[in-house]
Amino acid sequence: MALQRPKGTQDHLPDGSPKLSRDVQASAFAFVQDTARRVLERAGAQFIGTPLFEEAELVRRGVGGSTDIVRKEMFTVYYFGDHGGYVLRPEGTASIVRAYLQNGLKQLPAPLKLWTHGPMFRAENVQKGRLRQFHQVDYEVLGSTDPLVDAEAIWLMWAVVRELGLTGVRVKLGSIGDPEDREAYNSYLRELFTPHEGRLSDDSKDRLTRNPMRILDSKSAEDQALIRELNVNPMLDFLGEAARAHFAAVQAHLTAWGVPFDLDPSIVRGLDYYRRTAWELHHTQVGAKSALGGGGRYDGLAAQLGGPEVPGIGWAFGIERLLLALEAEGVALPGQAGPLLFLAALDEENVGLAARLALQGRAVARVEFAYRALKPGNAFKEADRRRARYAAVIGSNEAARGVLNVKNLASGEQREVPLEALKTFLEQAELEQA
RNA sequence: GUGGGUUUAGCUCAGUUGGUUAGAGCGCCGCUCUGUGGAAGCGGAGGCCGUGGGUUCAAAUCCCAUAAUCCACCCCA
Repeated sequence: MALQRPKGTQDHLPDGSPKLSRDVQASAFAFVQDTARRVLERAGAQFIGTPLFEEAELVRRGVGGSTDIVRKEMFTVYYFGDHGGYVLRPEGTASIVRAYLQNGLKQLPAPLKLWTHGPMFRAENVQKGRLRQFHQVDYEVLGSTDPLVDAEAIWLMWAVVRELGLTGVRVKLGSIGDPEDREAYNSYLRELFTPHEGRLSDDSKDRLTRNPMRILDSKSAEDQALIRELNVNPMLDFLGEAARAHFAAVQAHLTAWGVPFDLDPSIVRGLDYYRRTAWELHHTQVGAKSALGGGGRYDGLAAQLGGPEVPGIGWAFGIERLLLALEAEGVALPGQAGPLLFLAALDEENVGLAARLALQGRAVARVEFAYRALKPGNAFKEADRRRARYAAVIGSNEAARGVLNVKNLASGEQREVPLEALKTFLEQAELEQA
C-alpha cells in the first residue's frame, strides 16, 4: 500500500481499531486531555490558543539559538504566498508569552494562569516516545516571582499524574540559579574539564563548549568516571543568595504539601530561557524516553522577546509519553461510550418511524438507529456491538399499538414503552447512568 | 546526524535447498436465524509478499538501493 502517513506522526483511532500499539486510541488521548483540563481549571487556569506556526525569529529568540531544537529540529513553513520565515512551533511557551505581550494581557489580574494543549513539531529521528508531531499540555503562569507559584505549578503536575492513576512517577527537582550563577558554574566546569578534555567522549567534548552542565548527566562510563574522579561540585553550590532562598522556599512548600521529590543537580533544561527552579517528571517503565514532562521558571523570557520584564514559570506534559506510562502500568482507561439507546425497525415500513424517534430522542441523549430493517436477532446484535445500554425494536405489532419494545442489554430485562413516553424514558435512563 | 533489527491479507503470523494457483488464526461481510444480543457451524470478500533495480529458465525466498517502522545514541515531551 502506498498510503503512508508522514514519518513520526500518529493517527488517533476509534476504540476497537486494530494496530493500536502503533497509533493512538482517540478516547485514551481525550482522557489525558480531559484529566489535565479538570485539574488546571480547578486551579484557575484559563485556556489560551495560539497558532501552530510562528515567526521563526520568535522561536529562535524564545527557545534559544544554541539549542538542538533551533539548530536542527525546526520545520520551516516555506510557502504562504506573501510571507516565508514561519516555523511549526516546537513548544508552546514562546507563543504564549508572545500572545500575552501582544494582546496586553498584563492588564489581567496577576499572576495570570494560562493553559493550552495541542500539537508540537520537531524534525527528530523517530523512536519510542519521540515523534515529529507530538502533543503537549502546557501550563504557564505570568507575572509572579513568588516561590509559592513554582511549588503550585509542580503540585499541579503531580495532581495530573495522580488523577490519571499513575504511580511510578518521580519528580526530579533542581535549580539552575540566576543567569550569573549559571555563568559562574559553566566557567567552573570548563576550567575543571578542559585539562582533561582528551578523556571526554566526543559528545562531551562538544558539550564542553556548548553547554558544560550537560557533561554531568552523560551516559558515557568514561565521562562518569572522570566526573567522580574530579569530585565535581553541584550547581546548587553556585546559587546566589536570592536563588538559594527561592529554591529553599519551593522545597519547603512541596514538603509541606506531601509532594515527594528528589533533588537532582543534573537537571539541565534544554531550552535557553530557564532560570532558577527546573524540574522533570520521570517514569520508571517507559524506556529511554522516561521524561513525561518538565518545567521551569523563565523570568527573562519576555524581555528577551523584546517586551517588558514579566516573570514567568511553566511546564509541559507530553501526552504521548503519559499514554506510554499509562500503558506500562496497565491503568484501565475509560473507553468510548456507546449510545444510550439503539433503535431498529423490524420491517421496512417502520424504518422511517424508528429514525424519527431516534432524532427526537437526541434532544435528551445519544441515540442511534439502524438504516434498514433488521431481524430481531440482528437488531440486538447490532445494539450490542455498538455498546448501547438499551436496544429498542419496532415492528408492525408495536407500531399498531404505539409502543417500542425496549431491552436493557446488561440485565436482559425487557418492557414496552409508549412512543410518547420515550423522552421520559431516556431522561430516566440517563439519570440512572450518572 | 549515527548504529542495529524488522517489513507477506484489516490484525498477529506461517511460507521447505529459489519451482506451478502464497496459507492459517482472528477480524469483516453473508447464511443457518420472519420476533430476541455476546455462541457455534457453513460460506464469502480481501495480497503488486513495503517500493525500485539486479541475478536466474524461474524470486515472497538471493544481491543492491530506497522508504517506512522498531530499538538505542544524541537530544528531548
